[in-house]
Amino acid sequence: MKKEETPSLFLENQLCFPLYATSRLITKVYTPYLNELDITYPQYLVLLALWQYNEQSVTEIGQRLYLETNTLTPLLKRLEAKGLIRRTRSKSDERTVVVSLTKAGKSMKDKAKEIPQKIIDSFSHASMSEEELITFQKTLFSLLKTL
Amino acid sequence: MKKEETPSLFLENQLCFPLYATSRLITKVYTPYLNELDITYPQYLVLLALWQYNEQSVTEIGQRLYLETNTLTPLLKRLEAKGLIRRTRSKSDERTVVVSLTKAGKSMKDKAKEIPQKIIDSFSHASMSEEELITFQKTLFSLLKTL
DNA sequence: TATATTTGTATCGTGTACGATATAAACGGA
DNA sequence: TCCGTTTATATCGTACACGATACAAATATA
Repeated sequence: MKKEETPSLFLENQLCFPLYATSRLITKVYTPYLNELDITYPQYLVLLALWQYNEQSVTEIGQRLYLETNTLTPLLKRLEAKGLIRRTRSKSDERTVVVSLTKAGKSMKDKAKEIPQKIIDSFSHASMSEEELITFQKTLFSLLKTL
Repeated sequence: MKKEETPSLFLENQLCFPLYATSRLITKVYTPYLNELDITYPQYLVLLALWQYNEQSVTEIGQRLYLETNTLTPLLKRLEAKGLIRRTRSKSDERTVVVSLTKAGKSMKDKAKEIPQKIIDSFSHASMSEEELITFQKTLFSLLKTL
């Protein structure tokens, strides 16, 4: 009696599993650097959006990062509690909350700008060429657009 | 006065951000199919490991999926509550909890094996060739190994 | 064979994710 | 202008992730 096999369900044939695991492991690579700034990984992403595009609404941040407001609201409150951002109701539209950087939030950018190179360096130890990383990044962005 | 720019911190130049977002969005592609089985995405991954390798300890599952026991313990208890798995202390080593599939857990495999093709189909609508997906998957696994 | 160390799970606290729902402000006709 | 609909946030409940810690069983070592 042949043993039943279902290759389509093997872990090494999945797309979901390596994507999920890689995402979590890369987050761990960032963690020590983010700990120095006393922020989390999703908080770092929100700050990236604010450093790049300046003040914007909760929904705009959500559209850039593909996050819902029910995730962002508590996250933004924590960033506000840390003194890195301000949340103010728009005068022209009372429904909208405008998120802007405080002086502390702006100055954190100087410390943060060292991080990307540190991440790339940590990959160079890992037999992963920069070119390979860029191809990979492009595939990710094209996937993102089609999703 | 030139406006200050820091391209290294632009969202479109990050690796972390598209990886993180793609991972979450792909999870959402799976969700409707997993809802039919009344399981979550991480629960599905645990079942994949069990369908492929049969009974194994909590730590073994964690090593395959890159998850810690503090994540797995409550997740496994939920799978046990659904009647899909059993958790039994090993007789030879009382510290070890052996996880095995119940009849219901085994039979769910038949329903689940349709899922991978459904996922691939949903990508074919998205201008993403199967070949492109395979290259992407290979990069993910090589990243996983080096991390 | 006592004792120190390691190993396998589990518990706790904090911070996301996200579906479902709530709520108030803004808007769009009839 | 009144009212139904849409929009922008926020709240709630459930389920991960994960660092720190706890704890008992197993193992190593003096």
